[in-house]
Amino acid sequence: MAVDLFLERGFEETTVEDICARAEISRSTFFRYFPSKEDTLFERTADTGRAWLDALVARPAGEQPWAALRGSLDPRIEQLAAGGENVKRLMRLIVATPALAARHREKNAYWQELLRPEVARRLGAEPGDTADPRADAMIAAALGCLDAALKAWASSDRAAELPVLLDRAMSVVD
Amino acid sequence: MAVDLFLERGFEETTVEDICARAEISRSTFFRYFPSKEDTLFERTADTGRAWLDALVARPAGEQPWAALRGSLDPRIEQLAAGGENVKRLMRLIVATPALAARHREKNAYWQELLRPEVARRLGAEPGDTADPRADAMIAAALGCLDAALKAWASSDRAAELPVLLDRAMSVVD
DNA sequence: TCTAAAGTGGGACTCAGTTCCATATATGGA
DNA sequence: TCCATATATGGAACTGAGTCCCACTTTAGA
Repeated sequence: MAVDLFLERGFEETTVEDICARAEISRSTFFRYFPSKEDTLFERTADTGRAWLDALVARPAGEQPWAALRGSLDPRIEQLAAGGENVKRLMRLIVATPALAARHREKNAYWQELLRPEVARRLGAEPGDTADPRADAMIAAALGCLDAALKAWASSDRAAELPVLLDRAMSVVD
Repeated sequence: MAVDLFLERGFEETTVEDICARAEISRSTFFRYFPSKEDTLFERTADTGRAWLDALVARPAGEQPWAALRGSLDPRIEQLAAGGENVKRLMRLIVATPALAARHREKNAYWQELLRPEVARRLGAEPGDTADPRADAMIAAALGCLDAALKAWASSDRAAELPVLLDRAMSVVD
């Protein structure tokens, strides 16, 4: 819906009123459904985050934390890869649009908070120890690798498959 | 100047007009000097990025890329640590304010672009190969570690010193 | 002292997002 | 079937950030 407009004319060039016109709803109704224009593209953030956390919790207890994170990302990148060219187009739009890139990073920050307790546990950190940067660091690193892999995947015609790119990205730092 | 107002009443609660009133300038003049309200706090982004890049370029040629990045961050964390309590307060404001946190991450994204060529070179990547995610991944990981260390440093009264925290953060992933 | 350029301010404008209130449309019970 | 009560929708006015354009003033250089 709104995505089509964004891809046609660009995100900044599309006003909320344009979206409302196409969807045949009022501005009031729009802002009842979406907290902001950006959020039309980031609806499933919470669900996806929870699914990722579930996947991480399900990893073997003895597995190294970094390997567990890598493993927990398999469902996510499969889901993205299944989206094919549509997901790539969306990715490129996000990368090219400052406001959307910002919202994307905010999503990552949210996921970081969500995963922190489980990663901290796997690292053997004191629960609630705000002075221990390790869990945050490891999740942020993993997210950085994921984003780097996604960007390479989306912005290159002849890029490798997503799992290969993610392995390449994550191996550089381990 | 504007920082004081933000620390007093909060960022969202301070309007550009408030800042103009205190600085005794007009809105026009304000927006001639700062592209946005957020940017009153992120003036030296380009300079700091360039200094970081210089520090990285100055690292020994044979050094491992990850170690070179760690070493190149020494001047930066020294500078931040020298700021002491003022920097911590600012850090906490940024972390607690979504719009400022977003601007902070945007700064990181800018630095990532700035460092990419040099890191790619040190990784032996093909110049301009957008399908190689390694440089982006490594820089994003380093920035994630830096932010985790900064957050731990700023938000805990009895936190260790910044270099120790950064080492702890970066070692978790290497 | 004159002149050009740079700095400053005023004011109108667009658009996102908020708030409050009025109206319509379901839904469930008597 | 009818009524009462949510719940969804729309309208309208408002705030605040950011843009644009034009007028005025200050500064600097010849």
